[in-house]
Amino acid sequence: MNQVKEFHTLQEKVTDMIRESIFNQVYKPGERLIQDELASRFGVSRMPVREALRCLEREGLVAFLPHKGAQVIGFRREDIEELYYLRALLEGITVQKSMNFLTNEDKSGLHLFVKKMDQDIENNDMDSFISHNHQFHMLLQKGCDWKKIKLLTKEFIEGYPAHVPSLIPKTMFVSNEEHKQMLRALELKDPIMLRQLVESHIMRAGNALTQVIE
Amino acid sequence: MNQVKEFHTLQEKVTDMIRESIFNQVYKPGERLIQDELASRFGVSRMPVREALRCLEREGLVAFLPHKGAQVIGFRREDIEELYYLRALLEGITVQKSMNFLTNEDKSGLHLFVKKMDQDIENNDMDSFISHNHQFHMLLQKGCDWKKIKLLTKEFIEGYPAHVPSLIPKTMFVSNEEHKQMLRALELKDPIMLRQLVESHIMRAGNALTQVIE
DNA sequence: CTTTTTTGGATTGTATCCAATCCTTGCTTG
DNA sequence: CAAGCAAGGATTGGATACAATCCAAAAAAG
Repeated sequence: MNQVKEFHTLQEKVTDMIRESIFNQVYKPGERLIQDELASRFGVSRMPVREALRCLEREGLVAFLPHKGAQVIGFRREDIEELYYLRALLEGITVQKSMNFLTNEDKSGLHLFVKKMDQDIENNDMDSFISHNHQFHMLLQKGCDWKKIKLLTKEFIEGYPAHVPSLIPKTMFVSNEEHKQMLRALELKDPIMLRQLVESHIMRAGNALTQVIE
Repeated sequence: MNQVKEFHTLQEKVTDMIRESIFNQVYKPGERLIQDELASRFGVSRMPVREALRCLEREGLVAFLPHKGAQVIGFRREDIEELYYLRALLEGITVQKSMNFLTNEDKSGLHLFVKKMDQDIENNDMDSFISHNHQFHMLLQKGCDWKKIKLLTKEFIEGYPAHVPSLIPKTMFVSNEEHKQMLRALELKDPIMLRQLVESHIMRAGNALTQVIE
């Protein structure tokens, strides 16, 4: 089903594992990440761990203090609000620019992902839904030729909030109905409408999340 | 004059030196960065070099390919357009949110920087102008409590385009006049006006740059 | 008893060494 | 002569070893 992730270097694998550990609250915000501990936990030396931490620093998940190492960044309520606002803004722009350059193949791919997400909802398979949701959003912005903004939205899509475990089934359903509206905007060839749909889609998800967080 | 930069780790020093080398076209876009070469050039081992390259990857200056190392990223004309558009958008939002939380001390600091830039123009001291310009823009968004967006705009402000050597004296003058308008918006306590000024300020700079680049 | 100093352990930062990978060049073979 | 294959060098990725730094707790001084 989900293709097994293929890593080219150990460092990428370690990056993924640490990221997952942070998402799963194994390491809590504010906690110091001891390189030796991580290294022995994952059965590698400290070197790939260090580079992995640098990558996570770039993703905004940890912070480096000189001679004190890496610390897990904490997320407050307003941080979530900020992230979703920014994501809505940037992803909106991206899909608007992307739309007219999507091939028929891309479009059928989008339909396919929506269908798969419907199945995920039936099976109540959250992990699969999250994965398909990512792929849907990534594909939707494929046609945009601006590199930096795509990198940023990718960061947002794959970043922290998407993994919090409070994405209840109801949210999944609403979410996918909105995806279907986007497909309609796609057929109507209306980039402005698509942009607005994406923006409100993300803002709604953000608001739902902040409400659950309390 | 310019306070000497204080580095806590070798890696930070190396990061700075490589970044400078890229800005000064010692390493040109597309060129591969050989770790051994960099290490011996700067008189350190490969280890801090590797971490430095990771930091530069985060800044978007180089790209890593597995088992092929780091490559200098090239900038096309439309990349510059994208960067300035995004910077205008994000920095506009940031200063709008920041304005009402600036202290009197901050404000006098802003006036001071504008004065210093006037002097820089007289002395035709481009490097000093660039530095003061950075400090002005950073201070102007100090009051904003959104972390991620501030990190992004900081990246944009200190990133590639600001260092291209084509910032002609005339541009410096226009630029600082616009800074003075921003100070006026500050006195009028008009965040919307400030935001629009910042947006058009950055877009103008971007357009000037792309025109010179041909 | 409080404050300062020192000292040792824990942890990060850097160097050196070894292994894995890739790319080029030259050889072999059809 | 061309195409494919193999071997070697170049370069990156990872492991181990050592040095620098920080922090806290214990010892010494007031």
